[in-house]
Order: sequence, then C-alpha cells, then structure tokens
Amino acid sequence: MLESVTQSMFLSNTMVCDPLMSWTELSGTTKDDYATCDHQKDSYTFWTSIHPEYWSKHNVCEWLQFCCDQYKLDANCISFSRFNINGLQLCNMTQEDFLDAAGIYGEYLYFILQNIRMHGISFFTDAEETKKYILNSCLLPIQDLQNSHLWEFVRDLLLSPEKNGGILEWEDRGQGIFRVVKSEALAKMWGQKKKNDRMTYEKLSRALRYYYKTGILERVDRRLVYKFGKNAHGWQENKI
DNA sequence: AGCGCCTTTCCTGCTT
DNA sequence: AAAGCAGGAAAGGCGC
Repeated sequence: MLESVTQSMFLSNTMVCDPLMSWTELSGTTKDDYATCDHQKDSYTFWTSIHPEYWSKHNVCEWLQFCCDQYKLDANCISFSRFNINGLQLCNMTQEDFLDAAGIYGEYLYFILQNIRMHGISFFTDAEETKKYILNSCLLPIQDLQNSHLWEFVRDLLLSPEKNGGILEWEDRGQGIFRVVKSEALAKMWGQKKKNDRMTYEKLSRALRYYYKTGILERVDRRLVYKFGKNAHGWQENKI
C-alpha cells in the first residue's frame, strides 16, 4: 500500500524527482546541501551516498539524527537503543517494529526510510516538499511534527476534532471563523508544544493579535472568536 | 556575527 | 469583579 501510494505521488512530481534519474544522481544532488551543515559535516556526504541496506550502525544513527534535525522530531520519543543496528537490519524492520521503537514517529520514520530506499535521500532534503507528500498520504499529520507557528497549530487543532477535545470549534467553517472554547486549555496545549509551562491565554492571544497585521487572521469583534485571513492557508475544506 | 521573524512577557487602559 | 481585547515596548529563540 505504502509503495503504491508513495510511488504515484512521487511520479506525479517531476520537479522533485525525475523517475529517469538514477539513485546516485539523486543523492549526488544533495551532497553540497549537506556539506554546509555544520552538524556531522563530514559524515553526511558518506551515509547519504550509499543505500540504506549498506549503512553501518553509525550510519543508521546518523540517519536518525538527520531526521530529528530536519523534521524537528523530539529525540526523547525515539528509543535509540532499539536502533543500534546496521542498515540491513533497519531495512528488515516492519512498520510495527518502527512503532514500537519510535512511538508516534515510528510510522513517519518508516515512511522516510522506505522512500530513501526507493528514491534516495534527496527526496527528504526539502522539508516543505516532504510535508506535501505526507499531507497527501494516509500517515499521521506531519504538522504535529513540523509546524511551529501558532496559527498552524490552531488550524491543525481545528482540523482534528478528535484531538482538540472541544477546545476549539468552527463558528463558520466556510468563512474560516472559529471560536476558542476553552482558552486556558488551548494555552496549556500550546505551552506543551513549546515546552513552556508558563503559557497563558493572555499571552497566546497577544501572539494571535499580531496576526491581524500580517493577514493571517482577521479581527472578529466577538470574544474568543477569530477568523482566518487571506494569508492563512490549509484551513479550507477540500483544499490543502 | 548579525538580522529578521515569530513569538513571549509585561503592561496600561478599555470593554464585556 | 473577572475575563477578554488592543497594542506598545522590549526581550528571547531560532534559522539563515
């Protein structure tokens, strides 16, 4: 399933990946990008240039580090001891194995690995491109892993009613008008994401008000009610 | 090193 | 009276 999904998505975007290009050509295009990365500068050019099947234990570790860096994953959620294995063993891990070893990131890491095996590392050097693919896939929402902006956090909470526990609700779905139902709960959740237990709705709302200036939000003259502006995206139905 | 962006923190005054 | 709103000011964090 994963293969067919990613393959079709992959082939549909010739800018990211020309199917005629070889794996080595693809990975070669990224070498320079990572030569500028001061973190593990020396090793990037090595592990990205070989197939995952041939990675050493060290390379596997570097790959995990790369994923954490690139997608802002919380390394504490990943059991690194479970990944003290070589590339061949890594490639033999099932999706369930990944879930066991990396919790909420398991499915995601599995997805990344399978795509690197198929298409090379360049597939994942552009976080924005990767995000598009994940959003179009049936994987867990990548915004949970990546998005750091407050308005995106709010948007994604609105888009996941099963997760927001009635904290936010749409007032007018079509116009992008929504209401903050539990203000302090929202602040607490935002604080959790930012690892800041001093967050309050008072402060969060100040940040929201700054969005009026940039057109991310529009003012609605009602208490606890906000509206997405013309510069907000991704909140409309049937539109990503 | 420095700059810009996005908050975070704090504050005063105002409104509901 | 309590909670929310409006923004100014300044500082922090982080990516480039």
